[in-house]
Amino acid sequence: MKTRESDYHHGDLRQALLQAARQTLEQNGPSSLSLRELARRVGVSHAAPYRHFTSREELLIALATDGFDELTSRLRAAEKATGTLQGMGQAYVGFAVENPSLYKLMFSPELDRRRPELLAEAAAAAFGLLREQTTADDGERSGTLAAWALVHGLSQLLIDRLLSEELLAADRLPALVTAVLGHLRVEPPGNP
Amino acid sequence: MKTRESDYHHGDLRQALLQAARQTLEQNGPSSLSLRELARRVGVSHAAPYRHFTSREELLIALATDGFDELTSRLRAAEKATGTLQGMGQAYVGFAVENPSLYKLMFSPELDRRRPELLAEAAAAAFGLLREQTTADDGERSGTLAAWALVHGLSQLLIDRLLSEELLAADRLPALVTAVLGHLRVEPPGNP
DNA sequence: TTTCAATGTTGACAGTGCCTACTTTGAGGT
DNA sequence: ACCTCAAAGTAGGCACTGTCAACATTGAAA
Repeated sequence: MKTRESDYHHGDLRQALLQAARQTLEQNGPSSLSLRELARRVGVSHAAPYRHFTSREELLIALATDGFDELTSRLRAAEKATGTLQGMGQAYVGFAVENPSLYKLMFSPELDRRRPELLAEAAAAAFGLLREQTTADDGERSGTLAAWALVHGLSQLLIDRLLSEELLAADRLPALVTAVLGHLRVEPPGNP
Repeated sequence: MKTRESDYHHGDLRQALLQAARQTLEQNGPSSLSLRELARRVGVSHAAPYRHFTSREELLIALATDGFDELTSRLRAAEKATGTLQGMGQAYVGFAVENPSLYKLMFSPELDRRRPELLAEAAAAAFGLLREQTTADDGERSGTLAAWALVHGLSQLLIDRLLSEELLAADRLPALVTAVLGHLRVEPPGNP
């Protein structure tokens, strides 16, 4: 690997900032996530981030978008591996529990207004997968909606620690998700 | 009503601040909710709020606590009026949709750490009602959990506008909630 | 009437987002 | 090999914020 003589130019500041942001996000929560702090952490001046993000909000949006992409790929993998709604639900909740602050950020009210297309698309991709898995043949979509709401709500409850703490253990999650999803009546997308 | 000669003392600054906070919260979102702005709005100096709240966070906590109390009383009313899970679900989602920013605040990650007892208690009261309505006699609680996660998740999806906008109309909500809850299998708390 | 704790005010400090003007650098065209 | 120039980084400043300490005003209790 080549070491650069002068480090005036960082090399890949954008990625370094995102990475540092993700780290401090999960460690200290979203309140302390300031551009200046990130710049300090990466060893760069306080205005440097503005060469890569036009505002703090855009940095957050980039974080959230990456999050949705990651969630999508994990859902896709679970779909390939198990092909069941339970499997995808476990993947969904697993992601949320492993990245609680990021998951919260993805649905943060600070990103509500002007939610840009990138974010919307990434989110739609993730949820579209769930939709395929649950669309019934009665033309109704409420089954999809119910499943979606269920995993989303369960994730939030777990993250917010409104359930008993033990349920957060990774080896307990699959059973929990299966049990909760078991209360759902949806026709599988099979033959009519 | 008596008008006070000098307005050095506000009268009920704490309540006025909370009220103003709630207003700006629903109007401009949570980002612009600053103590100084509130003080300005209420016509008081920038440090006056600190006589009633030791920090900005505590102001937010008070807001959230009030929110949980309100939600609880609405759930209680719905329980008395309808006695059904659907009725309570409609009340729950209705509250969330009518006070989207407040609802988000109630589950905001900024209040995660040190979530004080008051908040936890108020939240527990609200969710305890749901629990009564769904506890099956098999000793299992996953039914309660499923119902809870369902209304919570549905509320979030609606607030975040991840569903088609028309569903947000007040007259559409009851049907939507009923449809979604219809996909839930829970034994009513009746006789064995 | 006097006292005093509760409630407001002023001024200051550090931290933040973001803007403008300046500097350094590496890559591409001649 | 040189020049150029846009991309990427720096320095400084502005307006705003949360929070603290010191001071001012007040209504109500003693």
